[in-house]
Amino acid sequence: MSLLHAVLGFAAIQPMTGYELGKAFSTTAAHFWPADQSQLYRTLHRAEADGLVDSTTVEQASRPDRRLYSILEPGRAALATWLASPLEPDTSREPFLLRLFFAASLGTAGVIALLDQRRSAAIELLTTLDSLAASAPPKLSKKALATQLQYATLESGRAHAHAEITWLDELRSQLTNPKESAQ
Amino acid sequence: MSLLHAVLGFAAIQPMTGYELGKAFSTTAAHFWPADQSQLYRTLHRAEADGLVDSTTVEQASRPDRRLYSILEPGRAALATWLASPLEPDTSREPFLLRLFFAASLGTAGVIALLDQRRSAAIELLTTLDSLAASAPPKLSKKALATQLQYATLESGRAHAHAEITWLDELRSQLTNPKESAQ
DNA sequence: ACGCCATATAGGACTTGTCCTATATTCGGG
DNA sequence: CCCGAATATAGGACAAGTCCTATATGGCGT
Repeated sequence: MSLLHAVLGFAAIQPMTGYELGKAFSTTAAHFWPADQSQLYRTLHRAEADGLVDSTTVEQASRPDRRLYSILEPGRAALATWLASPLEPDTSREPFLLRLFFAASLGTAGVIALLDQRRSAAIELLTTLDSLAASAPPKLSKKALATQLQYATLESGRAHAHAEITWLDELRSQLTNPKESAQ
Repeated sequence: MSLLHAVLGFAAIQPMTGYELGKAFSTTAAHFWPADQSQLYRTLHRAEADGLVDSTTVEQASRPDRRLYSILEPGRAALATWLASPLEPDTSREPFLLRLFFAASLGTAGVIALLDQRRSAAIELLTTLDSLAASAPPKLSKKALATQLQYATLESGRAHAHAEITWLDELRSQLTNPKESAQ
């Protein structure tokens, strides 16, 4: 349901085409909301059918025509309603934890290898987020608050990556010298 | 795809019915892998059709019959393959971050209210995890390593909840006294 | 010269998960 | 005495997302 709201959120900043929307996602929101290209276009079609946005075709020579989507009042209203609605409880899935949960048959050494894999991935994510933050942040909006919030989502990713690494390291040392497990 | 692996993981510890599987999920894995009851049974059917498990019907007087599922060799093999496969990159969705990203139109006060809502939810999650950890942990397995890993998934949840709270508090104070935003 | 990438949109097939309902019985609370 | 919860399994309808392919052209590298 939320891809629609994201689409409305972007369109509320300025009219965009599906292609630009895809770019916007991948450069600013990919780390917390990956958007499939097909799903994006379908969502745009549906939003238009529902009267939340409308589109104008911009003809181009030697390039496929662009469809520029603009948000309509019902779209703005839907966006505002979503922003004001109570937060739904988190039900995210964590494939890594699932794997760890059942990893006992790998033995201690195997589990440690798993933790190390995960640690590398977390480090990689950290550097990705750092470079995203360092590179000229694409200014989606002129509003200072919007820019601040955009940056905050990056900070969130970094905070969680750090927490993940710390947790991994603690677990690893717990498994490496199992003295304290015997309580 | 992974619910299947979770089912195999549980069935590898001991033969279980769909109902018991549901209980096992909700008491030990719900915080990182919610399992819908319907989906569970469907997954069991499919696993049996694929020859990964088999079932025997246990007749009961005055209760619906139970179908006890046992893992077969191909199931164990599939589980082992999954455990040994390379970690796929994380592509989890974070509805809260999406919302925050587009929340500028709420104004500073509105955003702070959003952060406070989120903070309460994180605190609540923490206490839930604490009580889960405190309550006699259902021993799924006799293996010490398995118990340790089961506990570690709870620790992970706590670590991330703490990180979330810290991040929220920092963001909140940044929004409250905006001196350092003017760099 | 050839292939790949960027631009731009779109549909089909499929998987996974969610929500709701159905069925049947027993036990405990108010 | 009635209502709901626990035990136990299952199907239908639907929503959302993933992956692959199609279409069309211009530019860049090798």
